[in-house]
Amino acid sequence: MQEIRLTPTSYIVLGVLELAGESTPYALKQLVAGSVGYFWTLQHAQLYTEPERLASAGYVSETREETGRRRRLYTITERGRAALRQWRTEPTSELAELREPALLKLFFGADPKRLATVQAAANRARLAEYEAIRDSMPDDVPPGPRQALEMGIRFERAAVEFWEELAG
Amino acid sequence: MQEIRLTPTSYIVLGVLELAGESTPYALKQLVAGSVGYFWTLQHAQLYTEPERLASAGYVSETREETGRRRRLYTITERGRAALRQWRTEPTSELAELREPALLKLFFGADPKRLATVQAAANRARLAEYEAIRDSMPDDVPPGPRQALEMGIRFERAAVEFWEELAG
DNA sequence: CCTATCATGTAATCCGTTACATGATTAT
DNA sequence: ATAATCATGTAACGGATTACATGATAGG
Repeated sequence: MQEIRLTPTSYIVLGVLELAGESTPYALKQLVAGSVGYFWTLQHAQLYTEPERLASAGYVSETREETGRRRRLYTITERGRAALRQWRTEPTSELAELREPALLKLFFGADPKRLATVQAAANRARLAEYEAIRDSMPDDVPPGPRQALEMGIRFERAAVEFWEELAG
Repeated sequence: MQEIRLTPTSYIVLGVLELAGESTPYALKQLVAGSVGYFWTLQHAQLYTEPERLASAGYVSETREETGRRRRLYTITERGRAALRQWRTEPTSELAELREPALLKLFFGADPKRLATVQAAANRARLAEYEAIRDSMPDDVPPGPRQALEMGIRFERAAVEFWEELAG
């Protein structure tokens, strides 16, 4: 049994596995893309390597399909659930960093108008997407994703406002 | 002469070197911490390794102090300036990701109140810090950093609002 | 003088990205 | 049938983080 460090990626995989039950990496990929992936993207390769990492330390268990392609199937273990609970319980005071490439360029002297036009458009598109998701969200979606989406919307609104002002 | 890929870290180092002129890694560290570091933090080790990387590809030049500690001194080269100009010129449509640990926890079912109380406080503190910086900013600070800070303030306001509402 | 703290650097590890590759399914 | 796309995986590389370590300087 390996010792591994749990990263945000780890918790995403654990969280999705808890919600969805036994899943293949590809299923994880789909699930992430349609939910938490909106504000925290993962490379598809990570959905193959991370479950393996987690399995090596007992946070998930791995089985293979008996027939056909013998794809890998992962399930969260009690150890995994415990880690997830623990992580969920302790609040963090860590703050987001605004790691936006456009903001870096702005900081170092890029032409604000040009930059802002493109960014305003991109952020407007993203905002529209978020609002569409919110407006067609089934009633049984739990509050967590709902609230996270709300934060995304607020952020996009602020961004659109900012860049539009800069674009003049 | 190596071929290297330029990352955001690279542009931060180049950008700071352009502004500050010949600098030691430690000076870079100080400069970054007091400016762009507010929304894009770097590990101090990167301020040692990244200039070296950049030097290996001719974007900066390295000399050593003649006396005493023989510290390394880096200067941006014409090649470095060109790369920076190029990067500044092309707008990007890349969008920020809201990679906030607290938001992940919220998404996966953490207790909103507990989380929100801590986050609201942390974001309020950061907001106050930003506003203090803005209010005491010398007149000769160029528009780039000024505007980036403004975006930071907007974002923090949205965050404070969001978490305060959640905290109830 | 002694001890914190500031300053300076290196090495190892590891996660995340990128690139490569091939098997299955669907559409034309 | 064939091309295109979806699905599934592996390997290599490299940048970022972490840990380690030592030299200078200032404060007590």
